[in-house]
Amino acid sequence: MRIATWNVNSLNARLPRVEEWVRYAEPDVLCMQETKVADATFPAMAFATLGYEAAHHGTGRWNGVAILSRIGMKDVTAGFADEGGSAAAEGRFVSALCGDVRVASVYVPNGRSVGSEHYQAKLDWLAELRTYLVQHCDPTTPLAVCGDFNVAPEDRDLYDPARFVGATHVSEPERKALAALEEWGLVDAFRQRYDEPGLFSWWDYRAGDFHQHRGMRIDLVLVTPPLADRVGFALIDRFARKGKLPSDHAPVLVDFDVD
DNA sequence: ATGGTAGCGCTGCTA
Repeated sequence: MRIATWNVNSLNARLPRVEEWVRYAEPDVLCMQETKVADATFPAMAFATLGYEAAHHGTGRWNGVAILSRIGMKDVTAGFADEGGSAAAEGRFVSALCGDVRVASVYVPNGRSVGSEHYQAKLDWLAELRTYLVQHCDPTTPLAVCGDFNVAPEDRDLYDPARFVGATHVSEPERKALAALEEWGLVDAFRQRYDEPGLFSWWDYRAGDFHQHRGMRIDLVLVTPPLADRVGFALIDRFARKGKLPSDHAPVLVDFDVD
């Protein structure tokens, strides 16, 4: 079973690239973030043509999360708690049962700068996600929480840790909020396969950061032990970050040796 | 070098 996650940075701008990638990567399940479309304008037919059912949760313009599945889709849930309470914060969580695996697509608030109200909202959101897991999920059953966490778990996930001192995405409270999810029962599937530094999933569009290898690994596939014990092939597809009109994120995919 | 680019949408915000 191949599960992938990709912050596409607008489906309106990215649909041809996403269709192209789905055709050659052939994920069984693809979680997307920052679709930047409303439910009513989500391009469901384009994905149906490729053989995928879809669930989307978003209001347009900002945020928006989706799940595509070609192995069935049941029991879709959209949103949790109040997602920060404001309309602009909506569209950050959707989940569905795909085959025997509960899959969630999450878009964690960016947080902007350490100490800002947006930063606190990010920490609150991550805490709410943990509460949701405690109340609705079971770490002994197959679960994959995939998405743009806007947190680099460790310094090896940064191109130059010295340049991130005091910065958002790496602060201790953010990393502890992520670690609290793992403490509940989630494992970073990509790190089951690779230990080395320098493997990034996001690069700033500006200043040639991608071509200078200045990136971070903030897009994660977090799974419960029944899946963590069955990680096969895994990859961050840097090729999808090249060429015309790329997203600023690369897709992350993980194969699990399950039916 | 405290810069730079992209998306949305029309002014400046968000990332």
